[in-house]
Amino acid sequence: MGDEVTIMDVAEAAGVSPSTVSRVINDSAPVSESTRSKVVKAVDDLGYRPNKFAHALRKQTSEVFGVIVPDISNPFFSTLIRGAEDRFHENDLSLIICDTKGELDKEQRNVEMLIKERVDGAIVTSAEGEVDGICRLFEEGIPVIAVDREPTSREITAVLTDDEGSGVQATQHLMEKGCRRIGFIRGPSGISTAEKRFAGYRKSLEESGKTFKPELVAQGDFTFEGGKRAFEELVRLNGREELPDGIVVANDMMAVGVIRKAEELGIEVPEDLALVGFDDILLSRLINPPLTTVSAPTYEMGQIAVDFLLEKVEVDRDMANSRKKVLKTHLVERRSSQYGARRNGY
Amino acid sequence: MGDEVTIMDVAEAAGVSPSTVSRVINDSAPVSESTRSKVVKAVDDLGYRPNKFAHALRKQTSEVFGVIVPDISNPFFSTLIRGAEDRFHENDLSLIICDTKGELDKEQRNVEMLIKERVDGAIVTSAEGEVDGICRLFEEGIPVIAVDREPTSREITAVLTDDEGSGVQATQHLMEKGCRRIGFIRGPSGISTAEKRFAGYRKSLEESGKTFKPELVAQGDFTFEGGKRAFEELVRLNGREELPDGIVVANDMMAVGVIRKAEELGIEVPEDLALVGFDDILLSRLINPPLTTVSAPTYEMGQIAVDFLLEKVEVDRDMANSRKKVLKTHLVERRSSQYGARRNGY
DNA sequence: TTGAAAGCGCTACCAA
DNA sequence: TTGGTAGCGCTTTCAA
Repeated sequence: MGDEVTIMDVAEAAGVSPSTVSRVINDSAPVSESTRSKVVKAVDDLGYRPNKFAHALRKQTSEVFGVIVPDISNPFFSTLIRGAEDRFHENDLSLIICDTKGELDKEQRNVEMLIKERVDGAIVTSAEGEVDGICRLFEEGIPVIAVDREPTSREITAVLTDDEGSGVQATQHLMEKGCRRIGFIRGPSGISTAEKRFAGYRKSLEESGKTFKPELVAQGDFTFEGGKRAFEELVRLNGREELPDGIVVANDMMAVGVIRKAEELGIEVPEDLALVGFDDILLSRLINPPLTTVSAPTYEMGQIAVDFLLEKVEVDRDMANSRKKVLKTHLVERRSSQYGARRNGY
Repeated sequence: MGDEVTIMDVAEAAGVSPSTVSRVINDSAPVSESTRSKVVKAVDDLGYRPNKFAHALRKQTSEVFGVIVPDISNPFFSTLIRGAEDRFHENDLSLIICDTKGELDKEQRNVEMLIKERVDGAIVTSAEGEVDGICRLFEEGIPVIAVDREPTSREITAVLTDDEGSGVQATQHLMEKGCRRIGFIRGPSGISTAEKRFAGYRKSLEESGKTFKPELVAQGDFTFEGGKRAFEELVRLNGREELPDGIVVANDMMAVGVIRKAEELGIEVPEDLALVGFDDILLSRLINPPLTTVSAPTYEMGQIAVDFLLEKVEVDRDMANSRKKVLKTHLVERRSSQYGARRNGY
């Protein structure tokens, strides 16, 4: 245990100097084939494994990266993480995953931890529209990429989905299904994805010459319960008679809440009320009726974020040169949006 | 950026030696109050932050821990992770989370990565009943705790839930609800949780003098699709007339599959078929009908695993001294088990 | 109670 | 193409 095999031992066994062993291991300088094989043999024989700490101290680089998300148990983020994790591992890099639970002070603490660990870079989905965490990372000179949510107050490289386009897609889909009175349930304010999906809704309305009606809009918070409450609000605002016949809900989780609440109230989905969500989480396929939703390439987002980050780390560390990638989304049509269809007819 | 404040700089600014600064920072030896305050002031003034790499190299300890789970997007494991993460952070420790996707070779690679990172300890939920990964960690002298699933081939400290007891609870509950022909859908073989829940089912049958009928048992794999298939199998084995009137399903995910498949086949849950699952994932509350399930203190499990691990690391590193903690579960009664109840009657 | 100095294991510079 | 060696920043023994 305590008797670790060092580069010195290998050097001795191979009859060369530690520098040569280092060169072989890291392939950092030309070494003659004969010495190389001697070294390789010694490494194998002794079961040598480089000491990560010494390496890190010398190179001032940890080869560890951080990923910060608001909620690891949210399928959207766990898929994102999987994409990132796979890509990091392909590059033989490790990652530390942090869950902020959507709390700003937790995000702050996580950021400090990543700084303490001296991560070589980080991928962040801010808890709020705030960017304090990202700024701290900046200050420490740690490359950062924003993913999914776009920080407002600072120019930064980001990987996003086309949320406004998604909002348009969702709204148009309901129109095509014959809905005339289309409502919207919003996500938390200050979060770019939520705002942009709403903007897409308004844009779509405008394009088809409809007037925007504030009473068709309710505020939600991206949670199941929030979806239920927002729908109740819509019922309160419009009465049972004047209810919207279709609702674009800013994420799937809330849409599931709407389905449940509608059920409680005896309003049939999709016969009386058509629904579209965003994210395409697993649940959306399993719920009854299955939820029509706008799907983003979440796994790929994670991968691309890593690619951007590594480029920033290895090629151009200047954080001032930011770039932006906006990924296209697509609509997954399921039963919740078959407005007017009688159950057996579908 | 490059100009890092070192312990030397602090020493100079405070007019003391580096050793004294170290003693103050780590509280590792008595220092007079006057020097201490000088040092503290210098640390603040210069914004000194200890270099993690140097510390690690010197102490041969990373203060980073690893957690390996089969599926980070499975709510059960993400909750477990949250429990562990919170506890680690309380102790100012970092953690690296690894997702094996249930694949053995991925588990192997993750283990190698943790070894490379020189984690101070690890918490593992094996992908299979296998323990290769755990053994590798053993070999490297890294303390390991098993959580949720019990490795069979090796004695090791483990934090588990009372799966056999849970199986008994679930089965008895269905009996109390009036079910006479109770079936079981099994989880993947070789996984201790799956096996023990099944054992509980058999035990419960036995205790109430019922005979075990193999045709009431189908094999599943813990997935949604697997649940659907297993239920079809049960239908095939028994025919529509002789179907079980209640099924204990080895986890919630599969139980949701059963609900969906039953719906497709026009079999009403819980009117014609009562269902109980295990795990109490979020989905179980959101599905219709809401799923009765045996709930385990998952979050606490994560915390306790950390407590055990830290004890092993700090107090008694001898892995031969293993211990076991089995956590009690409780039944969460929802509509899926209200056998025979007509919908409005409940 | 404090300081001097020897490394922890590795990389990379400078010489050969 | 190779070796010697100085240090990365810290902790810890030993001596004062």
